[in-house]
Order: sequence, then structure tokens, then C-alpha cells
Amino acid sequence: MGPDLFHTRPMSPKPTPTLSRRERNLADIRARATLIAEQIILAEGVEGLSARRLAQELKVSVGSLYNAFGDLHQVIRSVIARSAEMLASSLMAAVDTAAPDKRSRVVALGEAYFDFAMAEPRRWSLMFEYRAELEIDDKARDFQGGLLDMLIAAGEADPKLDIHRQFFLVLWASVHGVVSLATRPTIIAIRPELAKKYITDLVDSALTRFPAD
Amino acid sequence: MGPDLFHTRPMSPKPTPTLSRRERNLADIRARATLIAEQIILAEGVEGLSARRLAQELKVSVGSLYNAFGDLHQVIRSVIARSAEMLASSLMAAVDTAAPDKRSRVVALGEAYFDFAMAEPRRWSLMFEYRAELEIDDKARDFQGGLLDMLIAAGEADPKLDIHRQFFLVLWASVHGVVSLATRPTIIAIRPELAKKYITDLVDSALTRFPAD
DNA sequence: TCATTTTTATGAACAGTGTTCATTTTTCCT
DNA sequence: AGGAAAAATGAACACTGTTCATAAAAATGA
Repeated sequence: MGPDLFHTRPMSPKPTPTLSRRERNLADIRARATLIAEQIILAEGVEGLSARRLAQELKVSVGSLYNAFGDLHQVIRSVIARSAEMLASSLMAAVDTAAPDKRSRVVALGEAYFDFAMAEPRRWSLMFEYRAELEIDDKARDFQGGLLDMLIAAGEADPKLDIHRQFFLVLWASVHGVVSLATRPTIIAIRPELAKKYITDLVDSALTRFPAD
Repeated sequence: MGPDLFHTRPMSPKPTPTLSRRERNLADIRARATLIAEQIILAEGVEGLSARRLAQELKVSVGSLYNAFGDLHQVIRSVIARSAEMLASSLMAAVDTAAPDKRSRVVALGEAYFDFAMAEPRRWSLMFEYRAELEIDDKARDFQGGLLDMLIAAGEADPKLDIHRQFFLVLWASVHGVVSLATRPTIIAIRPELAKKYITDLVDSALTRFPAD
């Protein structure tokens, strides 16, 4: 930009070319930190992550890390957000490559969900068992809605009908329960080898009574 | 016991009247610590518990606490074990007070499970989301088996038949999924007001196709 | 170009954590 | 009472998340 002839400019010293230099830098740190934090978490669990270690591997001071995130929880939230996107991608890929009948698509979704959990249990437990005042913000709500919509579309149901939404909501919750107890036996244990069969059964028995209710 | 006339006793300086003094003391600390730790956890979550604080409220030194437990995780495990017993009691009470038909009993179990989670969400998440190398020991396995047996009995199924066991295992996992997502919305949210209806639906649709498979 | 101001990065410092273990205190027995 | 064994203690160690005065860097103005 050229020189300012009238050297009394009222405000806005920066035109902000879409993203200020500062924001670009912070965004860069955030992106790199998220990746490194993810590596650490996948390798050693979330308790292996510490501010100092992350800063060190990032080749940045702890202060800068806190500049970019404000909180270590936020780093973890960032990893969770990334993981949620990965899960969404997996599920989308599953419906896309499934046979074009609704039963196959819904089964594919359930199995992809299970596969995702088994492939990286640490990522799974991070997503579903990490506790930090995660107020369900609008983004999370959209994500939830998106997943349910996907399932509803796969099942060729009417996304406008509350009964249909509830039906697939409960089906999804059931699959989630099976996957949870297969990846981590707590109150009851599900043998992982059998989990896929259970999921298929769940989908089948749900679909047989679906449009007829 | 009388004086030892032959004052050369080869071994065992203590007849151990069922429980040595030491063990009684340790058991006492363990019991009290478990209760206080539980209070703290229910009031502030598991992250509110610290060794020093627990020792202080116990009016005991940290060393003594570590004498009795060896590990802070073990204190938490103790609270979890207590909670598991409480859950088992709740479930037993539910079947006992339910109407004597199998549908009522199974529904009562599912609703009691949900009520337990909603009454003390912190206890629930402690039980199912607390991570610490909890090797599924024999005790845990028995507990799991016991719960499943209870459900099977309520559903008047044959505990010897694998198909029956699997059937109720999956039903329980489904209920667990609904309860999980109702107490803590993650990938998908279930409105708690509707959860009981969903559980009832789940039980009903399961039972209608039960003996016929 | 240099001086001044603004922005950014740094890591020492603080208050906390889990855990250990040398030292003291208590308990027990002769 | 004296001596040995057992138990309780809390200072110390190596960590944790987080802050913030200070130093380094970048931007600005003359």
C-alpha cells in the first residue's frame, strides 16, 4: 500500500489481507502442534502429552504454545476435532464404496465405525472418554446432526420425520454401545471377533422392522 | 492364648487371629480412604482427588496412604469397585420390585441402569471412562458374568445356550449405548427425557423376536 | 539509515502433582 | 525399663499446567 499523505488516520492500522501476519503464525503453530500432539497421544496416550514436551518437539517455547492455544485442553480438543473429521471421512467412504442397497450401506456404516475404533483405540477413547468441560458448541451439534443425516440417508429414511430420526438415532446408539464394549470391556465384555456379527444383526433386525412402524 | 512354655518357636510369631493387627489397620485406612475419595470425586470429579488432600482429610500422612494403597489409582479402583457393587444392588432391587413378567423385569433393569447413570453422572463416568491399566481380573470377569446372568434370568432365557447369552449381551450393549449417549453427548446426542422410551423400545423389539430365533 | 515504538518469543518462577524413603515415633515383647 | 520390630511421618525429587516480566524481533516514522 502507498504512503499515507494525510498522516492522521483515524483507525484500523491494518487492512488485514484476509489473515493478519499474526494470525497466520498462530495458525501455523496450531496446525503443527495438533499433529505432534496427535502423534504423542496415539503413541503413549493422552497422559503422555505435556506442555513442555510438546513445546520442545515443536521447537518453540511454552509461552508461544500458550499464545497459540491458551490452554493445553485446547490442544487436545484440536486433536479431537481432527479425529472427528477423520471418522466422518471414514464413514463417508464406507457408504460410498458399499453396495447400493440400503442394508449394505447401513451395515457398512456400522462396520466402519467399529473398524475406526479398533484401528486406533487411543484415538477412539480420546474422542469419547476425554473429559474437559466440552460445552457442546454449535460446531459439535452440526457434526452430530451430520452423522445422523448420513445414517438416515443410507437407510433411505425421511430426515424430516421425527420417528425416522429417532429410529436411526437408537440404532446408532446401539452400535455405539457394542463398539464401546468391544474396544474396552467394562461392565460387560464383548469379544471383538464377534462385534461385527453383532452389529450386522443389530442393523438387520432394525431394518426389518423399520418402515413398518 | 497362653504363654509359650517352649520358648523356641520355629516360625510364625503371630497366630494371625484371622487378620493381623497390621492388616486390620490397613483395611481400616483403605475403607475410610475409599469413602472420602468417593465424596471428593462425586463433588468435584476425579481430577479433584489428590494424594495430599486425601491424606489430609483422612488425618493421616501421605506415607500411610501409600502404605495402604501403594498407588493413587488403587484408591480410585477401590471407589470403582464400590460403585460397581452399588450398581449391582440397584439392578437387583429393580428386578425384585418389578412385575413378575419377563418384559417388566428386563425393562426395569434397563431403566435402573439409566437411573443409576443419571443420578450420579460422575460415578458413572468414573466407572466407564476412567483409564488406568485396569487389567480385567477375575473379579471383574465374575462381575460381568453376574450382570449378564441377571439379565438372562430376568428374560427367562437359558444361561447355557450361547445364542441366548449373545442375544442379551447385545441387548445390554445397546442399552448401554443409549445410556452413554444420554449422559454424555459425544458423537451423537440423546435427549435424556427420551432415553427411557428408547430403552423400552429396545427391550420390546428385542423380546418380540427373542425366543423365535 | 537510525531511533522509537509495537509486537512476539522466551523461560524462570509459582503452586500444584504423584511418589519415595531416611528418620522419627509408636508398639510390642522380654 | 530396655531393646527390637513395626508403623507413621513429611521433606525431597521430578514432574505438571500456567503466568508474566523481560528480552528479542519487527514495524514504523523521520
